[in-house]
Amino acid sequence: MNEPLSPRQKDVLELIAKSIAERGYPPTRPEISAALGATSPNAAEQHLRALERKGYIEILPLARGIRVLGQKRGQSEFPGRKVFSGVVPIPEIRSDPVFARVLRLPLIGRVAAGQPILAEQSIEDELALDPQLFTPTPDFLLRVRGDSMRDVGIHDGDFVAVVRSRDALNGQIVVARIDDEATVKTFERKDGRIRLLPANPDYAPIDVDGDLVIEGRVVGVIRRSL
Amino acid sequence: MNEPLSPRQKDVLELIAKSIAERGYPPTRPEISAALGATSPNAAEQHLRALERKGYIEILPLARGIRVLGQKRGQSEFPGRKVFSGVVPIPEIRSDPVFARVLRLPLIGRVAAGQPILAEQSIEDELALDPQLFTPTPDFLLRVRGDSMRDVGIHDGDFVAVVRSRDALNGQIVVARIDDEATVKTFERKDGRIRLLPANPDYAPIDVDGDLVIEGRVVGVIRRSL
DNA sequence: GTTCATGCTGTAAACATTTACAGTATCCGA
DNA sequence: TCGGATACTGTAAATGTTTACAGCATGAAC
Repeated sequence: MNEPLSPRQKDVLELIAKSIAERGYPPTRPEISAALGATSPNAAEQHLRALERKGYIEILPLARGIRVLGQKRGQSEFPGRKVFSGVVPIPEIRSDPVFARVLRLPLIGRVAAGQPILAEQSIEDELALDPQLFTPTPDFLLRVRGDSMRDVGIHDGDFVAVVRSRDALNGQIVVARIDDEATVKTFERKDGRIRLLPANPDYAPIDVDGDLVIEGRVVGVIRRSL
Repeated sequence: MNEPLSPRQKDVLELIAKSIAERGYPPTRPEISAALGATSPNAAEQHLRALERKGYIEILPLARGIRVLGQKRGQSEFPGRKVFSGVVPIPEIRSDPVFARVLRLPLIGRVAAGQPILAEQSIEDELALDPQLFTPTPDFLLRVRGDSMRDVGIHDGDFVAVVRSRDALNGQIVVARIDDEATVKTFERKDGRIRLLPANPDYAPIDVDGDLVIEGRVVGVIRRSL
């Protein structure tokens, strides 16, 4: 479960998502501060740091380098159009032409033992996807085996879109490698101990003792042939 | 028709598209120049101006404010379905891995009352997808509202890929229109009577008396922001 | 043979943007 | 009562980035 946000932090997160959705790029610190009614760019900076610490965004050392990370199902703050609470809209917003670009992602079927997950022989296919579809931009697709994540809507045979990452925050759904098997589970670290939680009462949580490699975070699901 | 590009300009355009696809944001002038082997940021600036003059990109007065423009219009064989080849209709670029042959599908948010489902005002966005991803090729995407199909892994906020069709077979998941509301349910016809079945014990089956319009069959699901 | 688009170098001003530092104040839980 | 999170002001350095100016060279078009 992601850490809860203060109302103000929620405003900022929505502001960022709105800017990206409507203008195509994230706001600057001064823009955020102005929209909040604050005058110091630092007001925004502090909020951004808090949002990053809580796992909601990623800050890149760039102009407008803010990336909104995926939300846990059911507590998503900003899908589509939402009324913004008392926040002054960003000036100069306009709807923009379609950003036509395509990402080609490798589809990983079965992970080859002793090989990196993106090893040549694991790549089953390559699929074109809209880079805007998932945030952040995934690095590969993985075919899910088994129903251990059934209750969050990830079923046997589904493709999950994965961003490569060696670490994760509590509550994020990760692709992990245990004994050369790729598995999709919810990540949980408590008291320095890592557990991988299924989303299906028929499966038991996995207590990790040592040999865990996190391959990435799940940022989306695709199901074909329904 | 778009003006032709010089080979060098094509390089720059690909460079920009690649940066956006792989990193999520456009390059700066110095970055472009460096990638070209040039040393002056002005080398890039000139190319950008040329690309904008020819209608391939839009330059925004911002850091990294480059937007690659899509093709203006294409005649579509099916209403709503548009096949494009990357950003620009240039054969050389088409072969670049960044630019795959893609399907552009309209994303329907909320269905407008009294309007066909693909009415202009219902289209919230347009997404690029691999034409091979779903079979048969879908005609549009619909944002699902509610959890009535939870147990087959279709959740609130998911996108379903839909093939237009006025009919369906028993057990197929359809998009139906009842009282100007689009709903996703499992189709069942028994003794000439049509029922729409939810996949969630909290919801009741709908017995259809007459006013049913089937808009299409669900052939896939996409979930973002997990 | 002049004009135009291409394709650069090189420099620097102007501006945008991030980031650090030094404060202030409130609220909340241990 | 302490520490920590929240929520700011205010200033300024450092850096990132765009944009203007002043050139030079080439080849194609007219």
